[in-house]
Amino acid sequence: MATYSITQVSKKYHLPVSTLRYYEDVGLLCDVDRNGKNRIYDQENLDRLDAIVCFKETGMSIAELQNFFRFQDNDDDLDDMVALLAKHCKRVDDQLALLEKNRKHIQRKFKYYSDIRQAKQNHQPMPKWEDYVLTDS
Amino acid sequence: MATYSITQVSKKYHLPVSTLRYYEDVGLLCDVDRNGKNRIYDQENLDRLDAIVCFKETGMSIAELQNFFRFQDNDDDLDDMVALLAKHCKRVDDQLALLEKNRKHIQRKFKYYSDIRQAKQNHQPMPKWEDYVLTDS
DNA sequence: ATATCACCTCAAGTACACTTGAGGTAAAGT
DNA sequence: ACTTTACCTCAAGTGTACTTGAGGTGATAT
Repeated sequence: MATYSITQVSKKYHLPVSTLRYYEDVGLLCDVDRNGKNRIYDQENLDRLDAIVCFKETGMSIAELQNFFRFQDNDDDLDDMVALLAKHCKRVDDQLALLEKNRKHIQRKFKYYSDIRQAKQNHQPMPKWEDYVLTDS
Repeated sequence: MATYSITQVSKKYHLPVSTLRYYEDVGLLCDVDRNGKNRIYDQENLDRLDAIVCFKETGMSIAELQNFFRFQDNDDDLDDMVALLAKHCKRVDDQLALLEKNRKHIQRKFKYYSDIRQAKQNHQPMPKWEDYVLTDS
């Protein structure tokens, strides 16, 4: 099975080498094999890294990730695991709703200022903020 | 027109009083009126706070917000303003796409572990990870 | 009268997630 | 032989965004 050096993983995941070592320090990436002192990453490590990246991108903290993997590695904690995942699902849904709401406001502002610039260039009357209704695209 | 004390604004926006003062310190909320030493927030201040909250929730840093308001308060910087907003629009779109992708992965994990728990309780065969295809809901 | 409340300032402290730097090893290229 | 490259450890430092604490003021309740 394919293995990777730390530099290769760093490039594959667009994460600094220092971050990979840091994740190991705090116990997120464990069981990384060694060739002497040098780290060797296998597919299992990368799968774990995938999870770390996904969870981090959705706003999970290091501490919660530590919990998650503790639960994952321990059959007894299945309830805690499901609870944690349910909570995180909800959080992601909330994030999505919020992001979509905010997106509209930002687009509104963007269109407004674009049109101001346009109007200035063409010496036309200035647009009015009130005319910029919140739309879906 | 309606005005608000700092505590009222704090409650209305679910932001600590200290944060409101901090935003003022770093120049995001300026022109806040005073009754003696006490801050009095008017609608204009709240509009600005709305923008701050919206931008912050979409991942804009304090430094970028400072730029944004500098551009807003300065007619010359219209190009910079439009550029900043365009950039931020794109960032929000990227966030949305990423969030939707990650959402699927997290839901997949959630379903998988929920079903494991279910199966354990009912002494049924364990589900297989491969069977949990990525879906849209 | 006094005490409690709601506010104030300003400097220092905190939490989180890394990043940097000093000093070192071990193998490969010239 | 030597130097460049690719790693390593471990402690200390950094950036961001606040938060806390000490010490104080001025109006309202008892």
